[in-house]
Amino acid sequence: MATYAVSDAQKLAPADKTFCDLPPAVADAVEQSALTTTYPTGAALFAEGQAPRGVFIVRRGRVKLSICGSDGRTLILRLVEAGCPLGVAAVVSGRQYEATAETQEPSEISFLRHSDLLRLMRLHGEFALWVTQHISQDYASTCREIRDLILSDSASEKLARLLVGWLDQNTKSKNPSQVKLALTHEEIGQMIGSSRETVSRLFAGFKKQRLIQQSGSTLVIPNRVALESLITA
Amino acid sequence: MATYAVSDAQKLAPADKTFCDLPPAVADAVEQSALTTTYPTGAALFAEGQAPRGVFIVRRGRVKLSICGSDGRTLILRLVEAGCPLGVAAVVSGRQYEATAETQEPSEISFLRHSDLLRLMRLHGEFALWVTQHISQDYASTCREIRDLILSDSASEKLARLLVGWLDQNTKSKNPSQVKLALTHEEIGQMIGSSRETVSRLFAGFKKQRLIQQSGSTLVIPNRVALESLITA
DNA sequence: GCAGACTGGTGATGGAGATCACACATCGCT
DNA sequence: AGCGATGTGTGATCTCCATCACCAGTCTGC
Repeated sequence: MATYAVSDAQKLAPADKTFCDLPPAVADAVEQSALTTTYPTGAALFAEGQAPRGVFIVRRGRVKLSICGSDGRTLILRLVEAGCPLGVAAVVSGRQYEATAETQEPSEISFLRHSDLLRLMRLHGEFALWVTQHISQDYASTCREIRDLILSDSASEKLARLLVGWLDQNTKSKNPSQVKLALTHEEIGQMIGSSRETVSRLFAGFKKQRLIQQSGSTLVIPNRVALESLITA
Repeated sequence: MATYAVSDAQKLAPADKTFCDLPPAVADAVEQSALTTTYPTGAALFAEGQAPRGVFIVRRGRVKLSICGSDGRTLILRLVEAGCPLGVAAVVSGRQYEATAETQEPSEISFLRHSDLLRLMRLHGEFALWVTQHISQDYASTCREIRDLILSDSASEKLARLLVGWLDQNTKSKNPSQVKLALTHEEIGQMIGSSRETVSRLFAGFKKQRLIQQSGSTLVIPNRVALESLITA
């Protein structure tokens, strides 16, 4: 791992629509300052509380962003897909990383040093805007997260929300009513803020009510509306 | 209310260190596009879900930022003091306002239209940076919020956290161990995600344990350490 | 002064979910 | 096979807090 692979990255990502929708000139500038590396599953990019060294941009793979309570319990903030920068808020505000980032599968990730990020932002207004928009989106998604988690207070509602959210990400896929289950019950619990056992029981309940079917690691949601009705309730 | 009062604002805020620490030239530019208004208590600046018209900058007073669950329950995200912009993330990302903003006391607030914000950001790099840093801080504080709320799961811990947080904001004041209680129990409940009655009971318990004393609307925390010990527990 | 709204105290009750404690699958490994 | 590690299903308890219900201050405007 830790392959110094800028050129590789360029070869690997020809369909990488100009590096996250940036104009080619800007994308090139970013590319030249970035250090692209391949990480194995479970690698820690940064940890909550560390001083920010720079930002990480996911090129391929998936990264788990989580925060950790004093008692050791973990809450998964979100899973970050390719194209998204990580740790921007920390670098820009100069505070410590606000969460922990860990690869969930073998991933290719570009690193951009603190100073390079700020330099590029100053140099290219487009890039600065891109960065700012991403922070804004992170903020918005965190607000939604907080709302869903605090203001539900039934675990089944939270799980239903999570599943519906997964469905929403799948609308483009060939079969939009099924989801590949890449998380353990434990991790799902950490996403909705409840214990592993409750997740188990909830899944059992959902199956009994025909809200979901499971074959292997594939979840099928036959009627989404029924699931959504749990949310308003 | 709704007094068009740019000049008033300038008179009122001479100690307003160049409009939120911005260089005077930039501050002036912002000032000229801003529309400063005085609101009474309880005025709604914007509501969750509305399309963003622009950003609001608190000049004097205090604004309550909250989100609202489907069942009508409310969670107060934070109280925003003078110097802070509101609704920036929504405007920058073009999504709807992610929360509801409501004045908590008579407040003086500048409004900057969507288009003016973006124009000023393009024009003045310093201003763009200021905006971005504020979003970053909002993001960071929201992350802390989420961590404290989800990963505590005892209401007393959450309340202790809230009180300690208040103390931290008070370090500069002449008596750093007391806090002016500007919220009702109901609102405190909405800050820590629990019911009014629980807050009542918790306060009673804290008083019995000599963790806090209350005289009128002033809370005295004789020993902060004892309160903090509730948090780790 | 009084009515009405808002706030704060406190008891009783119920229920959702955390927790503990198992059993049982898979896996991958030697 | 046999072994650990890891993920999963499910029962039995037990605790904390939401909720309902009511009363008592306090502040408002009339």
